[in-house]
Amino acid sequence: MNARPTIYDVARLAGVSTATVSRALNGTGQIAAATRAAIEAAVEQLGYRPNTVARSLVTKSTQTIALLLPDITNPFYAALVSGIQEHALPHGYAMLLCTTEGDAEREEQYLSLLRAKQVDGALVDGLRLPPERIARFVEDGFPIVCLDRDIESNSIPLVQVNNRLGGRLATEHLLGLGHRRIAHVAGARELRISEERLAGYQTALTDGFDEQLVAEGKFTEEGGHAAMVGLLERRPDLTAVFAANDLSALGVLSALAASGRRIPDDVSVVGFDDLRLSAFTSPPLTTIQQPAIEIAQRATELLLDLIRGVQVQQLRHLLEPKLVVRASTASA
Amino acid sequence: MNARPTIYDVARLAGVSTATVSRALNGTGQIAAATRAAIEAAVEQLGYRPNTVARSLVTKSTQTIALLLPDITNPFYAALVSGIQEHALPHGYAMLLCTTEGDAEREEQYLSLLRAKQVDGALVDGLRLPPERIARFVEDGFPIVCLDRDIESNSIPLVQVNNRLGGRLATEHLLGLGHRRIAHVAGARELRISEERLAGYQTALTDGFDEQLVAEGKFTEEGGHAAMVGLLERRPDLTAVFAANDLSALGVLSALAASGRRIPDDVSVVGFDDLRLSAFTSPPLTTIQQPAIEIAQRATELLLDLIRGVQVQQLRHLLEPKLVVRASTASA
DNA sequence: CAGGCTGATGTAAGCGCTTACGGTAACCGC
DNA sequence: GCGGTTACCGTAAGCGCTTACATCAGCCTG
Repeated sequence: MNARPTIYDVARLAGVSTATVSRALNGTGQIAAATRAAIEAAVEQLGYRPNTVARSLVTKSTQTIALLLPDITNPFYAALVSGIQEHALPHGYAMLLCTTEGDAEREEQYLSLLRAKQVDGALVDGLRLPPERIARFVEDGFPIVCLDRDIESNSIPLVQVNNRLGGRLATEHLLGLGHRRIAHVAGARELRISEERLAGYQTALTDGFDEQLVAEGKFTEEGGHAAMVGLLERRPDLTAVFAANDLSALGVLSALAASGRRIPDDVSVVGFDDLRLSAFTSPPLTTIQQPAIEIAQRATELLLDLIRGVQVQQLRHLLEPKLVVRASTASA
Repeated sequence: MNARPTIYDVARLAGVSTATVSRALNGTGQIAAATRAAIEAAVEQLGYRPNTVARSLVTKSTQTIALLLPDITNPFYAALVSGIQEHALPHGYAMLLCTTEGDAEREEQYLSLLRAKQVDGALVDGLRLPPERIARFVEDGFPIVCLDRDIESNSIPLVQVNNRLGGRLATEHLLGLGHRRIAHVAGARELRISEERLAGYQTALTDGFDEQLVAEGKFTEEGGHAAMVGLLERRPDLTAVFAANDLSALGVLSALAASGRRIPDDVSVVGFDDLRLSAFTSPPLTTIQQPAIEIAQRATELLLDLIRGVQVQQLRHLLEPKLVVRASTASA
């Protein structure tokens, strides 16, 4: 970083004061056309680019937001990130990515670091940290909006899909096809969204449900695979399974195939998320679609509003999931 | 961000000067035990956290690196990001994520923004920007290391897998199984890695190769699917296909299944990347493994070295790909 | 006991910007 | 021709830190 030109250099070359250069560059205040031209010429000649760190120090805005999530390796999160980025960039915000690996301590360290870095706000997803600790940051003036996480707080906006409804939709689809022994490969137990999807599954099962038919898949391919293997041992007569997300559905499909079962002839499976790749599994996966783009967009807007200091009217934003029927489900 | 305590508040409360507080907090210089205790107490009482922006302004280091890549939605990139994060964090570096959508102009804007933000350095992957423009930033003192991109420059370190060898390995595996009509679903044409993998494929095909047997899959599921459909129309007698990455292999598998062909009985397919999910496709995908973790780690280390100002001895780091045989390939 | 160290701390400049405040010249209306 | 605008621009303070340099007390050495 060898001796970059500063605003002083520009001012000197253009024959004006730094204040004028600053105003010209930021479009604040009135600048005579000739002066502006001289400044622009100087900027051009020197290859000057304002140092945003110095600017941030005085304006107290870094024009960057942070995104905290457990694992970028999950394509659903990746889609979210992509959507957020697309929405934040036009507003001039850059994005700091922080992955927490589901570790509460690391979450808090990150949050603390973000404050120190004067990041303007954070989008957090799937945090393990107790709501009250998150709230502390908010009360301290640090804008946060939660994704995909039930948080009992009247200060933190939340946007997520209606997970319970999604679970119900998936199960009802299976029920409608005549299935009765429907298994559920659940998400990580500690996460609220797992509970919600499970609750939706149970709600749909009006005849009551069988403990033996649910196994924990931890939202991963491996987890889904292992859960399915266990399920097949316990209840070889099952005819359908609802996986808590598409990744674990992938594991379910592979375990089923390995056991020699055919999909959907022998067993139907439905996932949750509607990843882009879920249209390309064999067979293409019936799943519950989460409006990832809309979630990302809504959340980003809320955060930017918070940053601008505008009052957020509605705290909870529950978006609608949608059943997408493909080839992994058929009548019993 | 309501009135956070500054170093002045701490100094006043502890009854020392700001210089002493700064030294105590940064561990520079000698501080009497009693003074240190008083400072720590004051920090604790006020809930003080140093403003890193102010610090950066004077130290000229922001302790953040940037990662520029086309698309976080590709699981291979996501894995890379994850690896980089895991390696950078312990060194105290945060990560700014910038996705470029393969747009050269956006790449340059980002690079320019990163300089303005005083980011300490950047890891760039799959850039479209001409090497000489990238080199400009480097010559200007901005540390950059390239991933996965052939760049003809003697100033920019590069770490990537040996793509040509990977292509050869994949094709030779198919050849060894007795296949002769082997198709290739290539990556995006503009990218050097696509060319390399294609070259590896051609090299292995010592009998010469058939233009009709290669189609562009653009590295995506959709692209792979479409390419496969076209291939099947042109050459319905093909018995194997090498896809330039696992994502497009997914599309290949789905197109093949849709056409009623069985894998690997009728057609064998091998991918490239070895995504985590590739072990869970149906059937599990034979593929060329890229050492993503090692790439990430090596690249991060190089960048951190560059930032520290240590001379980088070796510029090109070519890592070895490895064939992983699973169930999507069988003898002809 | 003079001179020289060493350990601990303070003083103050300065990083590169923004912006409140004030000043000046031109221009307006009556 | 004078008070009041208006358009434009400069002065200088200050954002919250770090750090070169100065200071000073205590201690050692010969």
